[in-house]
Amino acid sequence: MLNMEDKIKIFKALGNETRFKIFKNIFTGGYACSIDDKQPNDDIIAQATCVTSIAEHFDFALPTISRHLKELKDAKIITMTKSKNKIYIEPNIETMKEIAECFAVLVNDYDKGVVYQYDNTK
Amino acid sequence: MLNMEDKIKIFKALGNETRFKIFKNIFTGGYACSIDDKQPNDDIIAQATCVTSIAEHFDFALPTISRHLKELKDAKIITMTKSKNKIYIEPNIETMKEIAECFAVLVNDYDKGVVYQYDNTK
DNA sequence: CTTTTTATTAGCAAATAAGCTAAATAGCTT
DNA sequence: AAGCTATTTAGCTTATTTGCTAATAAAAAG
Repeated sequence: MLNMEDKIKIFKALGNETRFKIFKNIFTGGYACSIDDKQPNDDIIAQATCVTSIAEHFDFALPTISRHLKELKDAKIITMTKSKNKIYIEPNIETMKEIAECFAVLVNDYDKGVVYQYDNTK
Repeated sequence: MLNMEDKIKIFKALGNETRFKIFKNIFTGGYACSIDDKQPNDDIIAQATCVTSIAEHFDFALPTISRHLKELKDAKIITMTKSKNKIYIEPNIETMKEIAECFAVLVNDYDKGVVYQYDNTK
């Protein structure tokens, strides 16, 4: 379960152009998104999701992309799994499900006129 | 329709602790959320949504809260409507619906194994 | 065992963000 | 018009963020 701090970290991570593009790239890029070698869709731009492969799509130095990926990982938006000398990057869909649920509840409750006691932890 | 830039602005706005709390306060606080004088729920912390009323719940100077509110407004997360010499603040539920929809689609498509062509505009 | 590949860490500079106080603006209310 | 009330703007300081290059680490390949 994501607490308020977690959510703020997620929004902060997505509130930067470079990280948002990396996020989109990872979630919609059709990469081979796993060390289990799921096959990518061939029409799509990339073949793998190690740090270097992601960085190739951006005009920034590798350490810069590495740091952005770390921030996405710290926000639990992606996972990074080391295997041999590469790091495999995958979407963390669980986090996205929780965020999706938060907004769904917000909108739903608003439409129903539900009013909450303000809670500084969620 | 929110484009990529709009979304980044929304996430940036929500990715700050003070603004996130203001956002939660406005969306879940049960204020009298309109110049039409919708009645607030009496159990709830606040009675109105002018800038000063919001600021009372935070340990920051008024201009600081004012600037945060402007950022939430610029991100289309809230609306600010001037009436006489007060500004009435309301949730912009349309924006939240769009964001909710984005995450719902992301999660849904992921579960269905849908793969997109990377699109740098959405 | 040296080189290459993959990725991170360290340290720096420039830009941006977040807070403050003081001053300005705009509309009431006497 | 003088003085409130509500809000924003301006200008400043400090902290954080975002980029870079150089150096380091760890595993793979020759």
